[in-house]
Amino acid sequence: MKRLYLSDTVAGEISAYIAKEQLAPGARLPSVGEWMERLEVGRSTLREGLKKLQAEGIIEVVNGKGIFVSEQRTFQLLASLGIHDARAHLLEMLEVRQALEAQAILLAVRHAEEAAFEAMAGHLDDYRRARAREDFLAVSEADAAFHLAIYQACGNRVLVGLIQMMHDELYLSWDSPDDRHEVFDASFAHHEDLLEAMRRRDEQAALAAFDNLVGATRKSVEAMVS
Amino acid sequence: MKRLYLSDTVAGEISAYIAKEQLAPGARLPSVGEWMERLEVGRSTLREGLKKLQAEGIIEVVNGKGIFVSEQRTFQLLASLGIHDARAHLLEMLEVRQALEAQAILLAVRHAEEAAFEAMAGHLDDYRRARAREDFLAVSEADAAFHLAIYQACGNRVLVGLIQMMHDELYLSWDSPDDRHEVFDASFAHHEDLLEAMRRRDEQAALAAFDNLVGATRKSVEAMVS
DNA sequence: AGCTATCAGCCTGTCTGATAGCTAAGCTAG
DNA sequence: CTAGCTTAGCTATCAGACAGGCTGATAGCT
Repeated sequence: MKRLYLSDTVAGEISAYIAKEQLAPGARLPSVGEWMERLEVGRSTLREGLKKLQAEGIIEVVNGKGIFVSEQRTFQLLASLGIHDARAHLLEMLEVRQALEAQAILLAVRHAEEAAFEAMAGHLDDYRRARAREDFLAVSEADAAFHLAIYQACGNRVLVGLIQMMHDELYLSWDSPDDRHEVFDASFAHHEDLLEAMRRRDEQAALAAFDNLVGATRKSVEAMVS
Repeated sequence: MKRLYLSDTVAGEISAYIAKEQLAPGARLPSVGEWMERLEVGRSTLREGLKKLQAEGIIEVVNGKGIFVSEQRTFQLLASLGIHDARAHLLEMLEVRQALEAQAILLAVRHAEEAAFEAMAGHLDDYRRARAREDFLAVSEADAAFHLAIYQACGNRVLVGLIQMMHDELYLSWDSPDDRHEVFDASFAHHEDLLEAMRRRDEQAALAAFDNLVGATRKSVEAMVS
């Protein structure tokens, strides 16, 4: 379940403002007082949001002067883009995910224990059951859990961290096309193929199955945002 | 002139507490009230410190329950580890980079303009000249510029952002084994092969060349940290 | 004129008391 | 024994207040 804290919303709002106004590094943002009025939040809440953005390297808050867009160009790109330019963004994320997950699958095929595959099978069972009772939120969760299990099985913590980061950023539409049941069913078959190939330690088959999965996902993403 | 804000001190203090007590992920920290007494700060200040640690992925603050050490040590945490556990970390980074760069090469072969390849060739010339005058800092920079050019040519901004982030984190040893000239020369040949294959729009050859490059880098990394 | 000291206005940093909402555990009535 | 209520402890948020940094303008001195 996704708990929404106001301070996080504030951070997102300010981040979106930077993106929308296309503020250059060093540019000055409205003051704390103005943000309080604009967003109708208390001072503490607003400052917590600012602190989060500060920790992420997006802004700098200087005593006596004001709030400024940070000079350094770190991961801010992804974070500040937000929903802006969603189409290109989603497809780019998908390309990156494709690369990372293919690597994860390869590593998992080589190194994972049998127990890891059983965990994945469990998630697929959840997937099937949720699909049967048409609980699409649960389907989405089971799907995410299945993929996460792959990453964890590959034994690369950096990879897991990156994927979780991306997943948190673009929570929606991981590879769930919302209300198109037929795509769900095709997607599920690909999941089964993937798991079976991994269990057989068949690298080529696993990658092929994943390719099918990504292809289906790409189509649904393209359909969704076009 | 480094201004020290109380909230940052708070974050450092709590972070140090976690380290000193060797708290495992999921462990519970003292409550906000206790920290206020212990550190003699106000609630807002304390919460700003907590928000910073939260943004860094070190802790999680849950409404109604308390403050906990984060389960997922995300990317920042690995970075903050610094030299600790360098061997596993470097190799994991390399695996991730391998996945991302292979994807970038594929996309570049498909979409890049000829001008992009000329830019890469220019960087390789810099590489060669720097190598000739034994300026290894310049060699490293030219090498980084070459790879960055590949990412930019692929047209995926998310991918570029990720790579830059990783590069900034682990600036050292991108694929430059410092003082082993013979590895440099082998590595340079692989770079040339890669560029030529990309120019021919030959996906297979490009990936094969990159595979050789990564193999050489892996060896030098393993040698470096063993 | 040129330099300096002072001040006002805006800004962020921090503190405090109050209120609301969430969670877990204990208790009670059926 | 269990469903539902109660309560204690905790975090989330708010509104107001005060302290202190920054900057430009102004008044005063040389």
